[in-house]
Amino acid sequence: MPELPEVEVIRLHLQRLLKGKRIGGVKVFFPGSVAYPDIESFSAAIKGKIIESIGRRGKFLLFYLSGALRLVIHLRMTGSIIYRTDTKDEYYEKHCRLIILLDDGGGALYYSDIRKFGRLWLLEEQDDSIAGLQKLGPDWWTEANLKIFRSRLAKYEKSPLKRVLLEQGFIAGLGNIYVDESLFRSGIHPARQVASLSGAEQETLYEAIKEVLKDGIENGGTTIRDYRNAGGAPGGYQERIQVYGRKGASCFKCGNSIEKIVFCGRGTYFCACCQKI
DNA sequence: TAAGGCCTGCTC
DNA sequence: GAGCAGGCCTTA
Repeated sequence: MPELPEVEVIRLHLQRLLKGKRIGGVKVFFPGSVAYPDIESFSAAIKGKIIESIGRRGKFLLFYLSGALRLVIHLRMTGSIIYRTDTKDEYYEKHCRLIILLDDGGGALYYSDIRKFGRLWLLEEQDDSIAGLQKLGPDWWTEANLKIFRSRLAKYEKSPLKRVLLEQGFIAGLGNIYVDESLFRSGIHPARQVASLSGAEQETLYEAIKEVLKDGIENGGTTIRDYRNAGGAPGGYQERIQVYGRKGASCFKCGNSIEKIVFCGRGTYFCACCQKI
């Protein structure tokens, strides 16, 4: 499931490949993937636009287009965007929901999404309201710092850490995998109340999150099942995962077995020995 | 605040 | 063949 590191890896890749390319048109196979505007307007408006740059906020991918437009994509659980230099029929696969064709032999972007949770919006560049971007907190990778982290934590004192870290309005970008990994790395239990953290623990947690995200990006993201980068290849961070998905396996730090519980409605992996409540 | 809905494929 | 996986929005 694409979280901040996966989306950032895709962004870096696409930024290199697509900058300056012109969109020739779109083929839509599953209209439900386009959240705004209607398919006809979407198709007509995107045609002929130049891709000027590609940004990211939290888990949202942002294609800045000529004409002061912005294509916003959220991959949710199983979305992927793969760039191919040509458009052979053999590249069409079962879960392909949309193809963005690029002019002048520039290839195409294949948007696939097994579970159809992902969404695309074509918006005016400044419009943050429709896709929900205005509800995002600062981005974990590009905007957050220790001071911001501390001050925003103060607003969530009575909540358990796991819930706060998953909340995109707190600081944006973390999902279930990287939250569990960050909490393990910092030695803090997912159910700990925010108010119970000492100043030193806040700093430890902040540093752990930054390190986990850095590791995730540098290793190409995490492929548990479906994630693929913009070249269609899996990531490598799953080899470095400490707790997520390791129920019953030995903790790499202490040797006790990793536990799995459902907490805040999410599968939650932790080491009861290393992570104190 | 919690539960339901969106979805498909894989696991038990 | 039921249940689970979970990001995020909507509804109760």
